[in-house]
Amino acid sequence: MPSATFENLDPVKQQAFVQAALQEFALHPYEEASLNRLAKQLGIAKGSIYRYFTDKQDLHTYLRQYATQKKRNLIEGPMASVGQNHFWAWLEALFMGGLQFTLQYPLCSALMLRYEEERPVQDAAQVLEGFEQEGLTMLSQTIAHYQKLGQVSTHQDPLLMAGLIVQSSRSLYQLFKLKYAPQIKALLAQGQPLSQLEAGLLQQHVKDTLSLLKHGFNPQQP
Amino acid sequence: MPSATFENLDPVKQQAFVQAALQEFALHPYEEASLNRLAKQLGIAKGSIYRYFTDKQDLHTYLRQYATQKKRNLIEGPMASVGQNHFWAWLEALFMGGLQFTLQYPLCSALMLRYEEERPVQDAAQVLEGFEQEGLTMLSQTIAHYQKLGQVSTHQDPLLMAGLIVQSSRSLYQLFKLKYAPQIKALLAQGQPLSQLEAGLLQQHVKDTLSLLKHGFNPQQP
DNA sequence: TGTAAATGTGACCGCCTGGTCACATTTATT
DNA sequence: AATAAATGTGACCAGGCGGTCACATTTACA
Repeated sequence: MPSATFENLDPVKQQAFVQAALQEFALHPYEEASLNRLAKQLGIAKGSIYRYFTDKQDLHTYLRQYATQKKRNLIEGPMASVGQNHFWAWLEALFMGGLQFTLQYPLCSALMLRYEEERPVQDAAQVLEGFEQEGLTMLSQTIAHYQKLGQVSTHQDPLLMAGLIVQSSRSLYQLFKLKYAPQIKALLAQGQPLSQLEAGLLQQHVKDTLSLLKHGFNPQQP
Repeated sequence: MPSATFENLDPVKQQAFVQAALQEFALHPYEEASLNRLAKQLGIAKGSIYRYFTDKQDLHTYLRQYATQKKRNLIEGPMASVGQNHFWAWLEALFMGGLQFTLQYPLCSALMLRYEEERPVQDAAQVLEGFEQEGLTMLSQTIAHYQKLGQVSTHQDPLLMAGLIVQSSRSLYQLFKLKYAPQIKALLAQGQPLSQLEAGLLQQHVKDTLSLLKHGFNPQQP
């Protein structure tokens, strides 16, 4: 949906534009994100933005697709390995891919998370094409698959399980935000990747959470 | 923080005011919630709102406290029974109290959830007085308590467990919203409680989720 | 170099926001 | 009934928003 003018833009300026726009929409809810501020931040006239995109919605949609693509590149490898690995190996690869995404493209990650949270309820019905629900049913089907292989408990609804897994990944994100708020805020504001954070620590959080999902809270009988 | 004028208001009008205000702040993010719209909805002048509360923040704070009080009434019973019950009985009572709260005061519930989500990150440091973190450390301590009793696995950090539990309750809320979106939306818009929803179904969701947390996703050895 | 197309610009528009305040209206007190 | 205190009101303010468009500037082409 970006105009030809935007596509033909000097790559440096284009990248700067995308970064600043991501920042604007990642740091503020959609309605509060301001194109005036964005233009000022970039040192360009507001009219220019409207040469690139038809309106605010259009820009937001573009950024969402941009972010989705970045994420896809990082997790479609693990995703494709369904059936080749054990369920927990597969899920761990998926989570690690998600973690990589958050570290490498924190603004994209924040943008997507925000959108999932604040998307109006009314969409719920027509959201079949939406990423969240799509991912949910996909994950749910995968779980059902592994249930048949005997690798996952069959006592529960796969959809319920999928929901819990998705929420767990958010729980991880929240934990990171809480634990590393100062560093994250500083890096985010500069649009830098979070790679400087201790990746090993975060990976351990992921493993612990998955272990919790796997074995539950009950004391394990030895 | 409401003025004496508001306290002395005709209880009927006062209740109508609180309901409409809850609706405004529950249905829109803080910045988008409009006092103009609220005044119009109530059929009063905007100036009147400023006779009751000093400003928008003040009103929002009052509503949050109002909602918190309602919730406290419903869950402080179960909360107090720590140590008397088994961990899972205690947790189920807590979740059921939360469910009751959501059914009985859906607007209050939505308001609180919204606030927890959109509270700016910078608060994280000074949030000791905040409800979320307070609840999190409290829950974490309770888990540690039950770990010593041998009722909960000691393989994981209590704080991580607490985070997962809190997130699970949100996962439930999301599930309800997704599954019963049309009914909920209709009832919410009228400010009615959601008691008309099939409570048994929802309680089963709660139990299933708790069972998942308890036993994990692994196939259970018989 | 001259012309035309593409790109950049910022003043301007209508609209909405939170907040104010001089004034009308109602209520309580003497 | 007369006075005073409390309460209700809505025009008005400054500021920000998304969006527009006639015009200036740059680029591309002949």
